[in-house]
Order: sequence, then C-alpha cells, then structure tokens
Amino acid sequence: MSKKIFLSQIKSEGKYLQNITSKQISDEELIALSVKDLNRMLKGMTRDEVIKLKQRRRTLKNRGYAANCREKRISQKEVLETEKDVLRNEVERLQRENDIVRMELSALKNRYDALQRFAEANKIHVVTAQPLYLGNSMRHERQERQERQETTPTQTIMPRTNISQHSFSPNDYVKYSEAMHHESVIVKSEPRM
Amino acid sequence: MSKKIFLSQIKSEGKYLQNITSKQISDEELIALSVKDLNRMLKGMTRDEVIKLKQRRRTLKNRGYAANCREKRISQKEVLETEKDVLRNEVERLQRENDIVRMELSALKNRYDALQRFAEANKIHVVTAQPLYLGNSMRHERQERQERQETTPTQTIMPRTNISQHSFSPNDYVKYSEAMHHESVIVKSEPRM
DNA sequence: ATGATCAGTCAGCAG
DNA sequence: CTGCTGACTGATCAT
Repeated sequence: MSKKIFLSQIKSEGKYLQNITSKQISDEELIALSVKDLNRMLKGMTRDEVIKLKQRRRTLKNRGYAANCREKRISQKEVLETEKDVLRNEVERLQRENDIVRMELSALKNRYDALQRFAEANKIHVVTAQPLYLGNSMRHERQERQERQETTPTQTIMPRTNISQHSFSPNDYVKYSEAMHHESVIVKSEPRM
Repeated sequence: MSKKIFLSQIKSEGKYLQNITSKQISDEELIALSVKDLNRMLKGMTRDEVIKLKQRRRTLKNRGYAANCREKRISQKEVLETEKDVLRNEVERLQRENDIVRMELSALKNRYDALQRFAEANKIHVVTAQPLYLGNSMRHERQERQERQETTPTQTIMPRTNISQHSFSPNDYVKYSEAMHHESVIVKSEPRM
C-alpha cells in the first residue's frame, strides 16, 4: 500500500533477492492466489525462495486481518452507541407517557373527590368495597427523578431500597392487579334530612 | 516485559553494541529517568550512543503509551455497556410504573363510573366543565409494546406516527396540562321524583 | 519533549 | 493453513 517505509529499511536485503528470483508478483496478485495456484507458481523455486514467498503471502494476509479487526472493533462500538440511543429515546418516551397518565389520574381524582364531596354535602351515603388505593402515583415523575439523582450512575442500577417511600415490586404488581380487577363499587343512598 | 522475542532478533546487531558502551541501564530505570538525569548520563558518550539511547527511551515510552491506549479503549467499551445496562433497567422500571399507574387509573375510572351510574339511577344531575378525557391511557402498556415490536429498532426512535389511535405530542402535553389544572367539577342536584 | 493513535508486524491461539 | 487478536513498533499529529 506504499506504506512500507520502515519495513523496506529492515528487510531490504531480502527484497532484492526476491525481485531477481520470483516473477515480481504484486501484493494484490499474491494475496488473491489460491493455494493450488500458489503451489504451481512455486514449482521451479529454491526452498529458500518458497519459504520467503509464502511468508510474504502470510504477512500480506495478516495486514488484511489487522485492518479487518480494527474495522470490526469500530463497528461494534457504533452498535453499542446506537443501542444506547434507542434506549435513551425509549426512556424519554416512557417518561412522557408516565407524566401524561399521572395527570389523567390526577384530573380524574379531582372529579372523583368532587363527586364524593357532593355526596357528603347532600348526605348521600357511598360505600366502596375497599379503601381507594393510590400509592405514590400522584407524585410527579420529574420530582422523583431529581430525588434519585443524588446517587452515582453505578449505584442507580441497584434496587431503590434507599427511597423511604413505597416503591413497587413485582409482588405488589400481582397483588394489586388482582385486587383492582375484582373489586367493585357499592353505592347506597340515604334519605335526606 | 520479557515479550521481546522477535524484536531482539531484528535489532540484535545494535543490542550488543549498546551493552558495551552504555551502562546496562534497565528498561524501567531508563523510562523513569528525568530529562536532566538522562542528559547527565549522556555526558561521556558518542553521538551515536546518545542517539541510540534516546531512541530506546522513546521506544520504551511508546510501549507504555500503546498499552495505555489499549486499556483506555477497553474501559470506554465497559463504560458504554454499563450505561446501556442502566438505561435498560430504567426502561423496565418505567414500564412497570406505567403499568401500575394505568391500573390505578382503570380502577379509579371504574369507581367514578359507578358513582355516575348511581347518580343517574337516582336522578342526581351532575354537570362537569368539560367532557372527561382519558385518551388511550386505559389501554394496557404491554399490548402497545407488542404492536410496536413489528418495526425495527432503528425505526422505533421515530415518532409513533404509524399508530392510528391518538398519541401524545409535546403540544398536547401543554394544552392538556392547562385544561386539567384549571377545570373544576360542577355538581348540581335535582329533586327526586 | 511528551502523549496518543493509526497501520503494519509478529506471536500465538482457535477452528 | 486461515483468521483473529494482543502486544509492540515506527510514523504522525497535537500539545
């Protein structure tokens, strides 16, 4: 590749020998040769010449292997970075969705509370099967993120046991899911005064 | 590092010369020498000896730089993978939270609807400032994920315009937020029949 | 001068 | 043997 400055300095003694005996085959030709074609070319050569030509072939191949290896290393790094970007976007999307749903929940809760206040003011007795469970979901997501940023990145991969308030575990998930889907609202009116 | 097998073969002619003239200084000593100390050591030497010793020092330094470079490359890769893990865990956490909040919203909606049915059954007129908006949030998150997985990873970083139902945009966010925080529930009772 | 990085080389392992 | 990769080297660039 015309990038053999120091190599030619070191191996110049062998080079001129090669130029006399071998047929001046170029790097590209030698590297493209199949093993059978190579052996055919090696027919009328000394043992020394054969060894030298084979070694040159091996070196040329190695040069390609090294380039291949570097390219692979770079592309693997790019793959990692792309995967990171995908995940980062997914996190942002989920955070936005989370915020939206929390606001919907907040809004609905306001309506619900208003209805209950109305019922109370008018002495309408409303009984539900279980007390309403809302957990921490009414707290805003951004607020939670700020609280968590005090820990270092390597620590954030640990379970969030350092947060005093309730955090959901897979166990909670099952229990809560069952409770929510089986419960129903029982309403009962009382005569007004 | 005792890893100089092929190097010693190439440079053996220069090596023995150095051993005679220079004071057999070891690699570690030569590399640790300051420039001033090096010049002191170079005092009673030939121009050739000086050049050779300086070149040896430079080569030893380069060896360290190369090792440093490789180490840096590896640690950067590890950093990328760690960041990826952190993001992956964050995605899973947000998905779980999303599911929980959606279920809470679903449960609260059931209660709210039950209250409204009760009001209707008892001829209690309830008027709200705006119709209740719930968007797609009642649809379960896992279901959405399955729908989206038909696209390739690189496509998932695009806006979800391929989903026919409503998806939230930042613009929606603002409008919706304002509406929800300013609206109030107006309730009005009617005399029973 | 020093440090970092690239391309080429060899050693050595794996298939 | 072929292909790959770690370590080493000289060249080259930047500070």
